[in-house]
Amino acid sequence: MDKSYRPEDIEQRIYARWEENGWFAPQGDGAPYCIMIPPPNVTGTLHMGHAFQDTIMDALTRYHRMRGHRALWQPGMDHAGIATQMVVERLLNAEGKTKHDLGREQFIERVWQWKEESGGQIAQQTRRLGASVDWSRDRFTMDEGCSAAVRKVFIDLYEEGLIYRGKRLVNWDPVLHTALSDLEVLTDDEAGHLWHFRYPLASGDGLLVVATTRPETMLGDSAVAVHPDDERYEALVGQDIVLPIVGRHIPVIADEYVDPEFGTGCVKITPAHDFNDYEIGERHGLPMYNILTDDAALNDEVPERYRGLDRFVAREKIVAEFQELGLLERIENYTVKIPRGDRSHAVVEPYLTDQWYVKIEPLAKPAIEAVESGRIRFVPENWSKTYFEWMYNIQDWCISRQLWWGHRVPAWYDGDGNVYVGEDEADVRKRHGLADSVALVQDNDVLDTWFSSALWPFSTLGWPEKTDALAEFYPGNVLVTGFDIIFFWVARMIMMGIKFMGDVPFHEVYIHGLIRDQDGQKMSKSKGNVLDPLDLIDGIDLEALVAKRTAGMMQDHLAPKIEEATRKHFPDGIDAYGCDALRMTFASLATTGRDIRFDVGRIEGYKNFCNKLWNAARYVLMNTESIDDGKIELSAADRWIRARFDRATRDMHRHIATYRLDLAAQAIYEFTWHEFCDWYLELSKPVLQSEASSPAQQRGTRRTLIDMLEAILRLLHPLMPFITEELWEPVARRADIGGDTIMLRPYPEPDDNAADDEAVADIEWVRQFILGIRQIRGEMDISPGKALPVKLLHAGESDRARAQRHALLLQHVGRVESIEILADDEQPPVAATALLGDLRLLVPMKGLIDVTAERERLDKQVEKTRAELARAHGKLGNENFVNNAPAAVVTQERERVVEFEKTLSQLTEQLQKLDELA
RNA sequence: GGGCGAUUAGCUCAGUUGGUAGAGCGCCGCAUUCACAUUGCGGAGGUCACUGGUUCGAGACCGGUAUCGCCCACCA
Repeated sequence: MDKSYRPEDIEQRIYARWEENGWFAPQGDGAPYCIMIPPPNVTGTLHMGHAFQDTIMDALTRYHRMRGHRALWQPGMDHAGIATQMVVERLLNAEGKTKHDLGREQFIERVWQWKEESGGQIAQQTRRLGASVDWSRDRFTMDEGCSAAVRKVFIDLYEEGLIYRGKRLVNWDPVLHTALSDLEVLTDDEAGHLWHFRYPLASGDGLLVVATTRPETMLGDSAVAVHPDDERYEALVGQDIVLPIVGRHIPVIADEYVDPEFGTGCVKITPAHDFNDYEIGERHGLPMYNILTDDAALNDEVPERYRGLDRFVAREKIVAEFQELGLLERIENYTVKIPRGDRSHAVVEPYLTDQWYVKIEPLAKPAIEAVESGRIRFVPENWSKTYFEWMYNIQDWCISRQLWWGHRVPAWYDGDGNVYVGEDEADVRKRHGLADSVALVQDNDVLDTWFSSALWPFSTLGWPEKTDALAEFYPGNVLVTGFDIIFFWVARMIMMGIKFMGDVPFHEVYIHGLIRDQDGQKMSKSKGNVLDPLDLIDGIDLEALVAKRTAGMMQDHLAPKIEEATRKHFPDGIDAYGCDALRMTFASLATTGRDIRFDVGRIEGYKNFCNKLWNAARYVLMNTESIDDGKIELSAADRWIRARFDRATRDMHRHIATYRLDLAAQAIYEFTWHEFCDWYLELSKPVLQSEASSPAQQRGTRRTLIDMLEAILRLLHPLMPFITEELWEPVARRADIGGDTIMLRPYPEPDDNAADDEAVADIEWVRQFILGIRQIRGEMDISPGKALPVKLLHAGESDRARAQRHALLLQHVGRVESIEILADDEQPPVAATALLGDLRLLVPMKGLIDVTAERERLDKQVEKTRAELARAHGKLGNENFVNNAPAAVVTQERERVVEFEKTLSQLTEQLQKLDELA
């Protein structure tokens, strides 16, 4: 074995072996356990969030697989309609072409090509993360099966009246030329203006002042509204306004929607370009003037001089014209909520179009009930509030998109505009008895990506076929995802699952936090603060990192800033930490919080942990070469570490069951390093090296070393799959354990016989003894190598027995030269002191000890003890405490007082000794 | 406007049903023939944001304040 842990030598080789052997597929005949991967966007690359999420899912999957479950982690990717189409369009643009040059069919062909390339890259990245997904079941939301599921769901919902087509206002993205769902529109505060316009009354008797943030929409006004109870305008309701520039006569109407307190209390109504105005228009039967084109330029509905102008150009022109007409009252600076498309970032316009909708309320009701009843549980529980809040106020879902890449709406139109829904044209003709002579044209729209994602928990398992996989793995056990897609995805899966499978798609939803950079900023390409998980695994030098972060920027001017920040944060680039260290880091970050700051400093500690484990294994293997089947005698230390291991095992089960991988990582780290390595391995050395220990004792220790290490590897495997596999092979051989791979060995289970109070108490005493000596050594600056004579004062019977029984350990691990037991009435020498209960450990000073330093040290302890004592006295002096606190707490407090007093008197006595000397 | 979350050591974070405030990193000191310097040993470092309350007892429970963050929402 190499002296150092080198992840690059082992990880890919091991993964290939796992995969070739088909070990990721469900094994054995245990109960099923299933997790569906949230399918990553096929044209993206895996980012830190994916790696974090994959770590969690893989840990859960491996854990359950080792516990004998038929574990399925279902892999796959999402076609990500808009995002993918944008990427490919950009590639085309770089070639100087547009998608229209290719035409729909060829363009889609082109996207498929790109999908193959990009998707393969993601699959490779997934492998590098150690993900034990069942590749044999890999799926894609646009593959034949998923597409069949989409068509079936669409047709069924349509026939049930839950999908309908309607002309109404939608969020229109004028850059992408498509409708968006409410969720795809992000509203932000932006600095803007509020323009106050004068609208003259047709009677010639004055005017009304209206305010708007979008002046150009006045061209589509069809009324001015006031509040019905607003006395100022009571007389005007029913009169007409002459709409400036347009010349149209429009009525003054009364509607409760108007807030009389805001502005002038008069609102211009543009039903075709504002969601509120649309509703008012419906209520009052107002005409709707659509004044925009698909590009958000003005159409032929407006006066000629405005036709064809971009909306923002028109805005300036309108304002100028009002100014000229003397109808501009004033301009106010104003913070405006600007709706933008989440992909294009273009300002979205409310726009009147024909779209397909899902009538959502009938689907939402049982989905709400599923969470209320506990059939689905959010972890942390708090997220159910977010879910409910959205579900209670849910709006119909616009599912059609005017794109080319995606599931084409399975609807056909005849020449008269009648719509027919079916599997394909032939199916439509059959269903509706349409002769071949009737020309049919398929709807041009595709479906929202999330429509197919919503079916993921069952479409991947073969639905609508009745497959064995479906019977076995639906519903899944847990969904692991981020809170950012609770609405987009989680809620919709629940609705569709209940609707089409008659059952929830999973029983638990584990919501993890979002990975941010070291400053808490969201990682994004434009900020240049993205970390590639593979760079943390393989390492990357500074120049390459800078180049990577500044390449392909949409906004070139940001590059220098990004370069500077990168050079500051990573002056030496990024070291290669290996996958296991990265995974341990992710696990340790998996707290209940919503934001996770990824600080590269943290991963280094876990690489060291890997190295520690590696070297512990070297030590164990070196010392178990001669293991045989002879008689075995277990020492207190052997029994102690076995008991401690059981404790760690129980912790792991508990923490994994509650999705606290941070606590699980901490527990196993603490045990492996600070109990197994720091103490047990050290305690094993004297036994193996001393002539005094019997062959049976040595066998007991060798046996324990190899047994414990083998078990620790299994305990660690779900979090650190590679190093544990690499080490397990020689360890298992040495331990004479069969099996081809650690990933299919049983996970350690709690052992009711493992508790061993006697051994634990003994070793605890040994540890305290040694810690006491070390403290004297450390604070006196005595070399750790120097063996010290120790005298024991006030040694009780058990102290004497333990000192004798564990003399070997104290000598070697504590570097104690000799132990002498003083009689109680014996005059102790001037010495440095450590206390172990009633027992006083004395290290005679004779040239070793600095008197001043020792006095300072003891003073510090006295001070601490006094403070504790005072606090305890205070409590016990309080009648209320004594009367009301549980008896056990009071007793404990009394015991502490006794303890402190004893300690104090011993310390005082020792200090007097020092004074005498001075 | 409504909802949610955060505030604990220099930094990043734990803190289980209220009962002696913890870890990692960083910092200071000692140590290198020993599985591991990717190490070992010792140490320093906290008014638990503030404020009232409940309680014998509050980092934890309740009310309020401040600061920061997120989500939802139709005030032109």
